Amino acid sequence: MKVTLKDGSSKEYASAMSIYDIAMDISEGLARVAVAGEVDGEVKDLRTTLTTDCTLNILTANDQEGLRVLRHTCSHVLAEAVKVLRPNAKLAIGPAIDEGFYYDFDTEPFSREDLDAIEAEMKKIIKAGNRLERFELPRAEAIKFMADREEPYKVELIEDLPEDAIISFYSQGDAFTDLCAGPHLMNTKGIKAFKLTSSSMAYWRGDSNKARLQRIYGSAFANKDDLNAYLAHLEDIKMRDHNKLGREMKLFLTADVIGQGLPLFTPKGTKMIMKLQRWIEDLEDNEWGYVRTRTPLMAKSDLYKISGHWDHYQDGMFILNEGNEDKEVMALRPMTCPFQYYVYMNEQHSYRDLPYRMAETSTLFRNEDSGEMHGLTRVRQFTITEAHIILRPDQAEEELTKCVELCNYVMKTLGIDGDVTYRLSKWDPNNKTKYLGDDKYWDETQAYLRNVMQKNNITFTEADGEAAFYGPKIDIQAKNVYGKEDTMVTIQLDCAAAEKFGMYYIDENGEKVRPWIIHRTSMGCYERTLAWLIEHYAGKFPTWMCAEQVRILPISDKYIDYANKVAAALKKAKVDVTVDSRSEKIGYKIREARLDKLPYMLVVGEKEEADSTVSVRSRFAGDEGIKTLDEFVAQIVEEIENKTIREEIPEDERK
RNA sequence: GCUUCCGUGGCCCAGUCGGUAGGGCAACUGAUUCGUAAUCAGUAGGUCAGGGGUUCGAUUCCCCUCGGGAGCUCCA
Repeated sequence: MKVTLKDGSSKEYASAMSIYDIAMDISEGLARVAVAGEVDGEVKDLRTTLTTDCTLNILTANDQEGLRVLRHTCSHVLAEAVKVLRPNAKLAIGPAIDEGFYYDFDTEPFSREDLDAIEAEMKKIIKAGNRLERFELPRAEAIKFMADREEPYKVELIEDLPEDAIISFYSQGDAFTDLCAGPHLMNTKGIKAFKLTSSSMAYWRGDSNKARLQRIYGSAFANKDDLNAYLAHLEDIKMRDHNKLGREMKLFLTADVIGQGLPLFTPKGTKMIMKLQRWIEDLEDNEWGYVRTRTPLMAKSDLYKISGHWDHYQDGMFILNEGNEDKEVMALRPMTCPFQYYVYMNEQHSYRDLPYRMAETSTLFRNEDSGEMHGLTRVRQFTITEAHIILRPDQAEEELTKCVELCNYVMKTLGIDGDVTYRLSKWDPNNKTKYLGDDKYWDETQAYLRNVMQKNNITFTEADGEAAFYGPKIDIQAKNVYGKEDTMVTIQLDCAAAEKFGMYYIDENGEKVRPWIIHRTSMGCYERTLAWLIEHYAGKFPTWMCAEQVRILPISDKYIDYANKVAAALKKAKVDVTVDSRSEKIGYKIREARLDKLPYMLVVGEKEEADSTVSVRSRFAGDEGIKTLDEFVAQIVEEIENKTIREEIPEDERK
């Protein structure tokens, strides 16, 4: 038997060998860290015996695949521990996930104390060092096996498999056996570092009509250092969480009596948003050829009946005057589209006038379910940089490309271009009633967007069931600190709306023709964008978007007049500046300014006043020395105008 | 909307086995006039999320509502 290794080398073995023995053979001691083997691309248990020629990749806990095997085994140890402490708990499923593993149980909720007790029990099991043994049963016997053990969820899982299936199990010692295809570590002793991180509720098979289970999350690593680094990472995440940091930094707040998903922005948060808004509006209007509209925040239900929202999206709208026969039923707008269509239809358009690009900084209302709201990323009222582009079909490719370019430019300027991924969001072919249009419409429009992305060399994934009900989307997705993905920017192609609303343009033959429509955002909504900026920068924003860019710190009251003079010079240059005129020591003022994550502090005292200079201290580099006032003004004005993202020198590398 | 945990001054938290609350930071006032991450002293601030119930008495126990976290479901 010839075994080819990943590095291309190969070795002949006279008789059948287990992966474990081969691992021992190739490199003495490797088996101590080997957790599984990848045989011809398929991950196998270490004990698997190889009999024929194959390629073999020994996986260790340092490999991504190997780590999954380790974590998967850890989830089985978790299951055993729970069965020890709660013999009546019923087992559901326990897979490895991206950053760890979980296991679902039908039992009472777990408290943190319960998790600690379970961890202790797991340690005992690991220390006992039970071997994991694989065995197989025919389907009928497998069902009986789990029925005898009173594990209804396992029985259900096996019943879903074909009649002739051979079912695989793993036992770990005598005490515990679980339904599992594997692979696993050979021995529970291989788990060197793990932690149960949280518990929560989950539905059996993710179905809210089915049983409510208790899920325990945990993670496992090759060694304690990796685990500690992961736990430190979790702490760092908490520090960046926009919902915590944004409130701490006094950018926004919520009030119980105002309601869920309705954030209030403070002067500081508002100033940041206004900087983003003024930038994007100027950009669109001046450089990208948009006209701007202002349209109502509500409309009669008739409008939404034409647009299709009344039939497809009624649950998501705030409806007014419902049940009041004396008054007309209205709804707050969940989107701007039809409002701008009427602006377009206000006059006749020639084919020469297209594309007609209408932009609006638009406040929208969406009646999200109460459990969906989160910080600034899922809210009931938000303001979005929206546009609708009315165009001829022959212009679509070029215009879609322009939209992608604008979004790229915006992401890059915000400094978050590295955080995003592209997705082609398609309809759900198995649930067509949710959508307008037929197979042909969706096949064509989806192919169209796919083609545009391919031609622009964009790497993207495709997802079913993520489209708007009226058309497919190019979505630019970003993950929050917890790894949860949300749509940042969306570019949608809609070839159906024009027909419904009776929109047309006059072509070169004088005929009325239906235009196509692109719905697009350039930055997404300000609430969500601010959330991402907070998390991306951990509150240390680039200077241009900071609400307070410079704080002047007079050494004592004697220099307040000079501080005000410096402030006036900066204000004249449109820099957001304040003076800390409190009778505090300079060290105290610096400490506070640093806690406020300010980009620049200017210390002024006797020397500075005498020479018309400022002593510059920045968040980026610490002490930047003495500069003349003119010099500093020129420097910061340039930084703000160019929207420079200055790199921060780590504290310990500063002079 | 579902399950679960949670809600004590602006923030972080302590406390009450039922007898209406305390600390640190912040704020305010005074003194200090200071050279690169915390000067000293004093003052004020809480119907213990809101409502109802049990009780002689509730912030503490029970119920409902509102709000927050986690996880589902959802997401134009």
